Parts: sequence; C-alpha cells; structure tokens
Amino acid sequence: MITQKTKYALKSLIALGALQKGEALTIEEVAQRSGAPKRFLEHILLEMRRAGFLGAKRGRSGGYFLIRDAARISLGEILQQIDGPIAPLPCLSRRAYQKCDDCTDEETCQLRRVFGDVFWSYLLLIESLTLADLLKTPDLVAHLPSPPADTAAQDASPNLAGE
Amino acid sequence: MITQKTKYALKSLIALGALQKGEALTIEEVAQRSGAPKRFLEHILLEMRRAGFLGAKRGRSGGYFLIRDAARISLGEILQQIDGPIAPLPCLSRRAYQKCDDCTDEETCQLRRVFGDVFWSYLLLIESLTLADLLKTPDLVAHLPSPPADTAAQDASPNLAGE
DNA sequence: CTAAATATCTACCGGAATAGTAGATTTATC
DNA sequence: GATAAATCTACTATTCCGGTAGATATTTAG
Repeated sequence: MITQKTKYALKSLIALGALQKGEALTIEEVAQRSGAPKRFLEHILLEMRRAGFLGAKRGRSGGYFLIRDAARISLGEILQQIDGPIAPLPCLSRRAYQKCDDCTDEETCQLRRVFGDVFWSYLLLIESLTLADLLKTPDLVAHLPSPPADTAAQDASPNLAGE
Repeated sequence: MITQKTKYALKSLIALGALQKGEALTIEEVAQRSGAPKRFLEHILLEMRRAGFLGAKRGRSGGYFLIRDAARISLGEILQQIDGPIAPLPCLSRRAYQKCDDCTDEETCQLRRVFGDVFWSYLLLIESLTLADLLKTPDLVAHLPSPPADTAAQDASPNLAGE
C-alpha cells in the first residue's frame, strides 16, 4: 500500500502540474483540490519544495508552484522523496544500503537474488513513468469495450485471483 | 520493504523445501536454520500451515513439512498470506477491495490508472516466481564477470541512482 | 507604516501495526 | 506415564502513520 501521505503528495502534484506558467496555488487551495487536511499538507508541500519539485512564494499572494518539468519527474523519484527508501530489502537499496543483520553472504543469498530481480523490473517501470503520465486526462475514448487494465487482470490469469 | 515476518517465512520455506520427502523439522530446527526467534516462529509456521503450505505432525518426533509442490507456490501467494493484501491502493485489490474514501470516480482516477499498470506488471512477475526459484542453489557459475543483477542496475540507467 | 495573508519552523499526540514474549493446553511417542 | 512436540490465547514494547497546534518569518495591499 502506498501511504496516505504519498497519495496527498501525488494529488497535489497533479493539481500544481495542471497550472499555467506563472500561476501558483496557496496551501489552502491545494488542500481543497487534493482533499488533504491543510495542516498536514503543509508538511508535505514543504517536503516537496525541499526535494526540488516545488517552488514557493511567501507572503500575501504567495503560493506553491511546480518548478520542474512534469515529464522529468519520475514516479519513482516522488515515491522515494515522500516515503523514503523503497527497496524490498535494505541490502538492495543503494541510497540507504544496509547489510541484513542475519545475512552471512550477500552473494549467495536467495532472497536477495530473487527480490533483486523483482525490484529491478519494478524500478524500471516506476522510473519510466512520470508526473506527465499522471497529468494525462483520462482520455475521451476511455470507455470503449477494448481491454482496460483491470478486466484484463481478471481474464488473463485466473490464479491471480488473490489481489 | 518486506517485513521481518515475511523474511522469516521465506527462509523457513526454503529450509523446509530442501528436505527429502518424509522428513520434517521441529520449530526449534527451523528457528536455527532461519534465524527467527523460536516463539515468534511458532506463529509464522502455524499461519503457513493454515494457509495450506505446510503440514504438521504433533507430539514426540513431530515437526513441520512442506505439503505443496515448491514449483506451485508462487512468491505472490506467500507474500499475500503473510502480509495481507499487497495492492498499492485499496481500490486495486480484489480480495480486499475498498473504495478510496475520497475518490469520486474510479474510472477516471489517474492514481488508480497509473498504479494499476504498475501493480499489474508487478503481480505478473511475483506470480511467476515460485518457491522453487528460491530453492535454486546460488549456482556454481555465479561468480563469472557476466552482468549480475546489481551491477547491471548501476550501469543501465544512471538516474536510478536513488535506490 | 501597519495589518493581513501567506509560507515556515518546532513540537507534540493518539491509534495502529510490527516484532516479539509468555503461559497454559493438547497430542503423540517412547 | 513421562517427555517432546505443536497449538491456543493473551500480553507487551517500540516504531510508524496521520495528523494537530502554536509560534514565527516574509511579503503585499492599503
């Protein structure tokens, strides 16, 4: 599960990404559009400003605005900035690498090997998706009978029934 | 991050999967081989028995043993049984579906769309990996100069540097 | 110059989840 | 019948998540 905080962050980025150049939104306005509690959102927007996604202007008529190209902000980068390290095992994170306390030999650890593969393809995907993808409006032809993601999920693989 | 509990569960399954037909291990023995605290492991093994992965024999000379073919137990199934629903959003889980409280329209929700894609390919991968893959011994040619998973990760994509 | 509107800083807090521990009980074997 | 094993139920300490609150700094409108 992604955290509520991340949800708010993404919704805020979507709201801010939809603005014209030069426009800005106050925390209050972002709160309305994202559904986040204002005082909680303060922390989140501040964090994203420090992460370099957003700029802020203080004082009257101030607000937040996107300062990086939406197509250059990857989903992976956002998730990392908000939730911290995303590797399935500490020994697979480069930014926050940590030896697993019990692990005797990383080179032969089966868990590391298998989760390394999983993580690698996961990373590849979330690094290739960007805020620009999140900004794409659910397009006009969205309701055609052609295979949308979730029905495809049900049909293609019966034993995925769990999730 | 996968939980410590899941780590113990996987290590236990690896230990039990390496046994010959007819053999069993006591909790104590599994604890030694997996590194898990014995009293904690009790819960975990019990859960996996109830999940249908393991069988147990009580009384003197009892123990736990694998009752399903390792090649038929997917990584995804294990993760789900131990940690519960694994979907990134409640509205993407079928077993534990829940409408996101704030979401007005699932069909046009950008978060749902994007994370649906991510989740779908993640599922595909972890459902195709099995306990049998975890049991493969780190093979004899493991230390060749050919691209292992982690160095590949560094080279192929510079801006994955974060994790 | 002053008031108001804004972002920013620091601290705290309740509930849930994680990672265990502990005691008592049942079941099978020697 | 003693012993060794799984099983059941309950409790606990710590950390993380999702906030709330108060005070401060900065800018603009009047």
